[in-house]
Amino acid sequence: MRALAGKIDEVFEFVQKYIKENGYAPSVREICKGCEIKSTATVFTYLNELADRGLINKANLKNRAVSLKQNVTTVPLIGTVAAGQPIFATENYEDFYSLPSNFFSGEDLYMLNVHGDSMIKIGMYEGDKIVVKKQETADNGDIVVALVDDSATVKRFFKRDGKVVLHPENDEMDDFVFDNVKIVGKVIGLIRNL
Amino acid sequence: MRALAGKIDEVFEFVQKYIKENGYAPSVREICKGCEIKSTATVFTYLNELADRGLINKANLKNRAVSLKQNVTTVPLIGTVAAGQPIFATENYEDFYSLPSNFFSGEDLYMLNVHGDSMIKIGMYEGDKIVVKKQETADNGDIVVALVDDSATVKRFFKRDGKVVLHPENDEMDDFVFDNVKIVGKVIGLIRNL
DNA sequence: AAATTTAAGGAACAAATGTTTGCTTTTTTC
DNA sequence: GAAAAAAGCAAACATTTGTTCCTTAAATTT
Repeated sequence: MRALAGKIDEVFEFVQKYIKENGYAPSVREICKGCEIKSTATVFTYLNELADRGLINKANLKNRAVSLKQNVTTVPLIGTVAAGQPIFATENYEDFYSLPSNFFSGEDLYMLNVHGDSMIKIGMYEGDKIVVKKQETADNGDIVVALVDDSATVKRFFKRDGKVVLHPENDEMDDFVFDNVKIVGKVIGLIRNL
Repeated sequence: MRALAGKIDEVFEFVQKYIKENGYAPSVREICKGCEIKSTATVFTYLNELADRGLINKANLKNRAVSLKQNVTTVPLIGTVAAGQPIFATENYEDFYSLPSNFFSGEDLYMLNVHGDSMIKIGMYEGDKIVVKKQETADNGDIVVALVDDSATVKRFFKRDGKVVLHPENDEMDDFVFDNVKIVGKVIGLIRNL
């Protein structure tokens, strides 16, 4: 029997290609045909092994229940926040974007539109969208989203002399100093389209 | 019979949620349970209608062969280009990213790492990744990727007096003027993670 | 070269699942 | 309010499909 070492890899690639093309997984018998394997039992074994290796997900006793490891995370864009409403209310979800998870990882991400030019020195421009990780604390130097007067503002965060300093990255603007400020996230990325 | 107008929408949402959570589509009977519908025939009808409306894809006679309309495009990141090699050789593909297609649409996209600070005035920083649409021509003012000395460079494009001007967005740098330059793409977006 | 292990195949089984048909209930129309 | 249309249900049917068991062939070991 030809232990063509790459046979199982061929199955893996076939599954990937099939799912990409069709949006759903191939059946065991379709894999047989696609990879010229004679027995469904063989493919069945391969699929379980691929699942063991962590290359695919597979549910038992369900048809076509094979899926690839997710490489996207779906993230809501939070639009204009209605006054007095909690910022994360689903009513504020303006749209959803599927971001590459090999780029933006972690739980509880959201996106915001950039308004104004207060962070222009680090390349955040009006119309850009920023990717934010939901958290209520921050370290010195982090770019954070803070809630000031019921609206979300993006600044660099410092804690100094017991006060919170929100520092715009714009030489023409001054620091904002507060006794206390509600942090709602840390900026971890930026997306722009031209 | 309660023609709860939203019933079919409920099915649609259930399918979306199920696929997102499991990576594969629900069976007709699972939809029955999830949406409290008594008959598989009802769900069957709904699914066909959703497919007719173009909201889902559905294959006949195949199990769990329902899929959502794609909202991501897979884009290769082109890494360091080997000398003398065509830039788009698959050997240069360093990684793949799934970008949201409601953001970056079109055929033949690729990504590049940003090197240097020649475009710093428009917020392109070292380490950023740019999204590029493959094309060999450009309009005045476009940000383009051009091939100079076998390596890809990003500049603003102008055609002036029959010459091609590649303009860095950096006050400390001068324009590059060429008789002819090979354009390999137009920059349509940017992604950064901090 | 025989014995053992490993990989693949064949065939049948049982479960899961899409689909059809006819009936019932609700809604709409006249 | 009766008739017609639409929507939903129930049950059965027919595939599709995952899974198992056992056999066969190849590779490896002894």
